[in-house]
Amino acid sequence: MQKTPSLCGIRDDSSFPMLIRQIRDGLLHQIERQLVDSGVAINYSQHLVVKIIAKNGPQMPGDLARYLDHNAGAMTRLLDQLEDKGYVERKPHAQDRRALTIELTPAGKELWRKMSQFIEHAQDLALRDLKATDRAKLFDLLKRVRDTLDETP
Amino acid sequence: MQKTPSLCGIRDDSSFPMLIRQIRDGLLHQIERQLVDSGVAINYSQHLVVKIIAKNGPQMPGDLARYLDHNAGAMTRLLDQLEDKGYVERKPHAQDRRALTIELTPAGKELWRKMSQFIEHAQDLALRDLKATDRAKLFDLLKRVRDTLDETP
DNA sequence: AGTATGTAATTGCCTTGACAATCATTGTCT
DNA sequence: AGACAATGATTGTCAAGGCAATTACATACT
Repeated sequence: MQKTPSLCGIRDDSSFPMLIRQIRDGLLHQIERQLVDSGVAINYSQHLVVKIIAKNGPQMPGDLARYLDHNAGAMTRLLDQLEDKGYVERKPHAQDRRALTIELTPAGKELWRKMSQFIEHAQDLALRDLKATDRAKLFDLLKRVRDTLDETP
Repeated sequence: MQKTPSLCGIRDDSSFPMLIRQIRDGLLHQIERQLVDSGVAINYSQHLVVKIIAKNGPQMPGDLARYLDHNAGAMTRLLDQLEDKGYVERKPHAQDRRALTIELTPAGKELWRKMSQFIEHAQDLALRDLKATDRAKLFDLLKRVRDTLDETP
């Protein structure tokens, strides 16, 4: 019996969107598994928000949503959850009374210290078979594709 | 007023997962928009299923799910929708009475003829700024990363 | 000042997709 | 043959995220 049914009569097309899709899914599963394994009770999107704030300081919900290509309503609910878990706090915005500033609580900073170790590791795992020059080349090409897409109306 | 708020105080990290994420989202939006614009009432996942069957012949639901990294339950409901719209038909499987074979109806084949034109176009749009050698290099690198991830337990 | 237009966050509603349980059938093992 | 594990599809239930409408505030215009 075939142990790896992989391509059951479907030939691998390896088109660009398919490759990107497969890699994205692989990365996501990889990181979510590490989060679960380490007992951190947050998901992929939530961990990204924590990461952004940890690296760039407090942010407005709208900016977080835009940066993650996320809907604003989804961001509201995502922040609800992070706040319920005590990792994040909504503070009024100094200049704009409509807006908020999302800050990490001490628990949130502690969470980030735990996460950041294996997150970096998980991100390099996918590239472990590439030499430094190939990695650089890959990054360059991907950035160009991203910029091309950004400019596509 | 800033017309492009892009990075509002969040510096672009351009990490590998982030690049992949952005490119995936860009491609998905691009293709979904083309589907909408051309009046085809199916979404991204559904169009992939039609594409696979059109290119590889009738398939079992389970194989479609595995190939698209999709849950089997989700595939059942996805096929329900394609069947409701008349693009696809469930036939009993010749060898295995548990299984089904999913075939394109005439309407489904007609749909594919309409789609295939701009789908190919949409897929190349993202790569339009890359020379042939760079495209080849990019494909090579991405395949290697994908294979690395496949082998990561 | 006053009006209009734009933006920030929130909420309700809906679709998509994941997970677990279930049923039918197949293959394996003794 | 009979027991038993493995597989194919389906269903219920749930979480994540998109869209549209709403409310509150800010900015621009006259």
